[in-house]
Amino acid sequence: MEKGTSFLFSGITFDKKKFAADFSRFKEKKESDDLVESGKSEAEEGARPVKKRKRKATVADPVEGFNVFKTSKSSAQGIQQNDQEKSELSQAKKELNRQIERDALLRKKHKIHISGNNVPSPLENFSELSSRYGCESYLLHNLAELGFKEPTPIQRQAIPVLLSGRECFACAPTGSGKTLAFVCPMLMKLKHASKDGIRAVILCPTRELAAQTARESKKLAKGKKFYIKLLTKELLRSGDISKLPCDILISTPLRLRSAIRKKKLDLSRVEYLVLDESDKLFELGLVKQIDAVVKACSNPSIIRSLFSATLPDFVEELARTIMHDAVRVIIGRKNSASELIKQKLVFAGSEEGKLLALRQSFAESLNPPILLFVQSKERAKELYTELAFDDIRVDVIHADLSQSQRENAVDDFRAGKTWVLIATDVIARGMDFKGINCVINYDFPDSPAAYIHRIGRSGRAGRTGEAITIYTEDDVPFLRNIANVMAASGCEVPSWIMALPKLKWKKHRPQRDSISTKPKDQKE
DNA sequence: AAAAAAG
Repeated sequence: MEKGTSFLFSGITFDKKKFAADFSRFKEKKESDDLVESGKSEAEEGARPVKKRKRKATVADPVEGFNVFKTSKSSAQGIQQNDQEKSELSQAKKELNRQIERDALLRKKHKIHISGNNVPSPLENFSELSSRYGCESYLLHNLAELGFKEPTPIQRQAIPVLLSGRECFACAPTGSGKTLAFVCPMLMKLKHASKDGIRAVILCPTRELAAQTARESKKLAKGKKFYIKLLTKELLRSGDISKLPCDILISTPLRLRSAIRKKKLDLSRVEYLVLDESDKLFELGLVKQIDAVVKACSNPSIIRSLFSATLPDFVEELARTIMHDAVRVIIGRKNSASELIKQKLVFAGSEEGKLLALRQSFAESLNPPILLFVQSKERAKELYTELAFDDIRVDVIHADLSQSQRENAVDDFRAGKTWVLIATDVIARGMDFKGINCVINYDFPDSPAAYIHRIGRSGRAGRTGEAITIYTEDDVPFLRNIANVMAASGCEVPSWIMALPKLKWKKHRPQRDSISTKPKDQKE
């Protein structure tokens, strides 16, 4: 949390300095205002005097909010001067309220929960992109071509929010189309390629996810000459990349920060910054890197957005301090698993028991592709050597492998060459493998969030999936947390598990015996 | 407490 605070304060310091002039001007203006916010927030508002701040104000009185929060152009009209204007205003109020009702209905239907000032209406369909926002035909064509027929709930709400130039934090289930929800408005807002430098940045926690996001973005931009670049080692080596045309840059945080430090690129013109898997990016160790990137994106009118399937409160709190008048979009229940996944718990007494159970279940029925998660790189290697002798096409991926080995592992799994992919949490988030039939948690996940992301590799884009979580005696204290997630997404959980005492956090993860069929002489 | 993230 201390690291988080540093992020928070550095962001604020930056804002205050940068917008000192605006800040003092704005401060005078709202001397008599009813604001009860801290100085930090004032600094932010100073940066954007046209935008309103208090969320609750709109919730309580949307119509008043509408007028007050309008942009500077219309703020003069907001002042009631004569009767005619008053009646026009009441007409507008009525129409606005009707619209608000329609929006509420659509949101209810798709389990879209929002908070924030003056949130734009959700999309009824993709063609509204052109009627409401003048979307170009290439994009609509690509959407159709790629098989996107109906917008998913997160797309319905997050796309209009971002198109309205609003910042956004979004929480929607795994496999529900978050990437499209931020790439689509990004392409629309950027309009066309330019050589003015980097205009949009997408940060992802792993290289695999960054590569996937780059590929998806390119598919969506097909037919339009956007420069979409993945920040790779090769690209960094290729000399002066600051002059390379780049509309959208996709990177992992550390690599981007090191490029910034070496003055290899300039982020001062970045208009859009997306933090994908934001809760992961806000984790200790990564948050400092994010901080550096956020600071380097010094364009005052930048639009930042956060996306994830899990959004802990502390991340929201942290995010709120750096975001301006952000809209919060939650689909379904916050921090919940996809309801398309059939989740099961399997008890295996010991490490040997696990391996035995796995072999037996593979012998009974093998329904690839299967993704198998273990706790550590070491255990991934062990299990791989153990299974490599079996008659199964098995592969392994973890961060100790070379980049090309990692790429091959992903590609082979995508191509169906690998039946069972053994993995650490390196591919637990965001990775979109088409039609994974089964996710096996060979080792118990670290946290409910890790669980949600791991099993979320299956059950994507409306397909169903299966998730099996193996547990041992050592895992029992943490079983309740996972069982809660299961129960919340409609899976059956034995009552004895639900009766287990609640556990707030783990102090120690279980020390596991090494994976082996051989009699364990190394034990004790 | 591990994994990931630079070279």
